[in-house]
Amino acid sequence: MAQESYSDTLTATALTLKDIAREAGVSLATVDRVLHNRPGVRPDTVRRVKEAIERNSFQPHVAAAELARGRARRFAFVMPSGPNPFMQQIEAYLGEMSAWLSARRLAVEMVATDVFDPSVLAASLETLSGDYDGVAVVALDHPGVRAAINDLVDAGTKVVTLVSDVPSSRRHHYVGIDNIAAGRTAGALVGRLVGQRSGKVAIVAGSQGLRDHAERIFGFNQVMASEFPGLTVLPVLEGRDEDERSEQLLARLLGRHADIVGLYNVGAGTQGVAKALSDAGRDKQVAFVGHDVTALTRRLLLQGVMDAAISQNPGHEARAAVRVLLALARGEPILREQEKIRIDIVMRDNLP
Amino acid sequence: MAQESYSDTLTATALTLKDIAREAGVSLATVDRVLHNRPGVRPDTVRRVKEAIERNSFQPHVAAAELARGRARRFAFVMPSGPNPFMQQIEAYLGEMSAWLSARRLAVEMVATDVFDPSVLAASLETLSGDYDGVAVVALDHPGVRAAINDLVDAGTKVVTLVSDVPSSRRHHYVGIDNIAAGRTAGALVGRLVGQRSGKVAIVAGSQGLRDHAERIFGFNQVMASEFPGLTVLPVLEGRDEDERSEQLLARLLGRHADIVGLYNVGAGTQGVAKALSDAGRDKQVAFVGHDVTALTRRLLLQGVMDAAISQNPGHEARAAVRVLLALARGEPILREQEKIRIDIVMRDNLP
DNA sequence: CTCAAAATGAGTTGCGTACCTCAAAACACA
DNA sequence: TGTGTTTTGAGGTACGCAACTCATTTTGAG
Repeated sequence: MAQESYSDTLTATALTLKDIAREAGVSLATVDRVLHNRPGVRPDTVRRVKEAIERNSFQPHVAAAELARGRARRFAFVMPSGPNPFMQQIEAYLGEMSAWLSARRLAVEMVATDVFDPSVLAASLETLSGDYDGVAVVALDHPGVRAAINDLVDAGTKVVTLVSDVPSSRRHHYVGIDNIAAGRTAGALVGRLVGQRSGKVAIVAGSQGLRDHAERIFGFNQVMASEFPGLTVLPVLEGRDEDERSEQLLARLLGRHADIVGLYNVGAGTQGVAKALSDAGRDKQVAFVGHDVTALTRRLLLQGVMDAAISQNPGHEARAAVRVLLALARGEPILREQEKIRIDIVMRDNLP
Repeated sequence: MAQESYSDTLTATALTLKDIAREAGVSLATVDRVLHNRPGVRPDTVRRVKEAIERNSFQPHVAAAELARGRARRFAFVMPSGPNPFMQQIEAYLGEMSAWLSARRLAVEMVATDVFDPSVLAASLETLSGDYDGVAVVALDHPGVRAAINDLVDAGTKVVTLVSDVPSSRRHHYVGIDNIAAGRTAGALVGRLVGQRSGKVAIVAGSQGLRDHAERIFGFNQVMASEFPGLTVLPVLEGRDEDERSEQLLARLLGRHADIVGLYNVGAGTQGVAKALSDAGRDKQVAFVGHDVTALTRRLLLQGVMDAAISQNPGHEARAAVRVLLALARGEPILREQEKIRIDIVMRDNLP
């Protein structure tokens, strides 16, 4: 029976600190000093130890390290205080992890605050200093917030931004999507779903002042301009993520333009947008693309009112934030590929 | 400065086995016996201990448990021996995890074998028995294979099927996508991308004997029949996942039918399919949907030859398989939501 | 060369669990 | 009642590392 199978192992043999000490010709105490950046070691010795670690690609045994350090780790999630379904989902997914968390002696705390007021958010962040090993924050890009983040980082706290980034800060990691690419994806979808037809395309956003919305619109327009010359993009409607306002604005627009063939809803207010479209009896003719999979968008997709939703998986974001904070705290490498949040295109048949 | 923030902790306090022993009014040794299903404990005592564990929602400290058990865990990945790009990607992603693996003292070994020959595959699986704590296998659904899997499970090895499932076996978990849903998604995409036009749709598959291909075709036809009555699906071309054969078959079909507006490539052989389409000068008129993001499909998407790829993230599959095996081996709960493989729709603008 | 400062070695303790041994207690049955 | 069996307790050791103390050696400045 020809088996013809090769086998190939993917891991190094398990060395311990003792082996490294012997390799480097020093004592365990010195290796420990080097490993934890403790003072009192000659630069030359540091080098020798680090070389020995490199040479053997030594990895400290996570379990042993975790057990030895004793105290549990504390992470804080700083989230918007309003009733935001997306944020509630993130919180729910963190709840589902509770067994996973406690088996690792991790404590995750939710801190709700007004993330849209820079000074309040900054103050919230300041109060966390020292108490936590890591902080995940849905941040506004503002100088005060940036400073607060940098202070946390300087105090040794690991910081990841969640959903909305503050690239100018020294945060360790960003867990969220590339919003320009998300907008481009939406544009490509609307354009393709419209098909041969030419006509106008409407955009409903919360506000162009929000970084993520602005970026999405930018990406959307980019694709429209370069690839779908037959489509004209109408000025952005600012619905402030509210259902009523979005509905009114869109209803008026639909009334004025009989040749609207595409619609991009950048933020929330989806209920209102869908209502305006249905009430006008145009939900079947207009290619409608929005964001996020919620109970509402799920229903709209199934009904055929909405054609596609651009989604960032909230469960993935919650877990990625925790994993990244943990890896940072432990000094482990981050699996970039794993922690990257993808832009999901969700249509009726691949609804999760 | 109104802070208005509440805080809410998500983890229980950390109890140890000693606490459980005191709670249950027994010794540490007895708790240990119960926890590991060792014999010699009265049913009544077992109940008391388990109640104490439940009552306090006790979670064994993963790190301590891992450290105490000493020996490392070994997992085997049984994969097709041919030069399959998808499988190579899985292998590559496992390689990227090597630091993560060795920090946890996990050894992952690749076993290449002819997974398309049931007896060879079954024999391969049999040889693994006893040597591994867990096995991930790209399996063929066949009685012999099923039996081999069940034997492994009976021997205490944790088994997950990868990419292709054997639902009739007693494998602990399946890491992969729902192929019927994938086919439905492809159908919806082709239908939507074709737009108003009516005409014919071609399908190129490896073989209808492969379970995943058959399921995809089934889902595809389902959607076509119910939702796109204007489109006629032509008989499936069986390209055996080979470029040349696929090209020839498709070229002939294109020659015979001038009104082909959609194309679904179910498996590999993508190179040939694309060539036939381009050579006929019809790549812009035909809505072309295929599977998997590889160097080739990436290029075709960017060129506009291919319109969308249905993808199952190989990196995610590799990591999910490892995590699931690890959780099973440790007796930890599996984060279903995390390990579920989603059906990704990849178009030019959300290429990962 | 002397002496203090810096660098290093040697050792201890404890983290929470797994796994083991041996003795003692509780029990079942005749 | 005694005997044999089952159940339970008590305790130890080990896992690899963090974090610490204290003694000893090396170094460099004067």
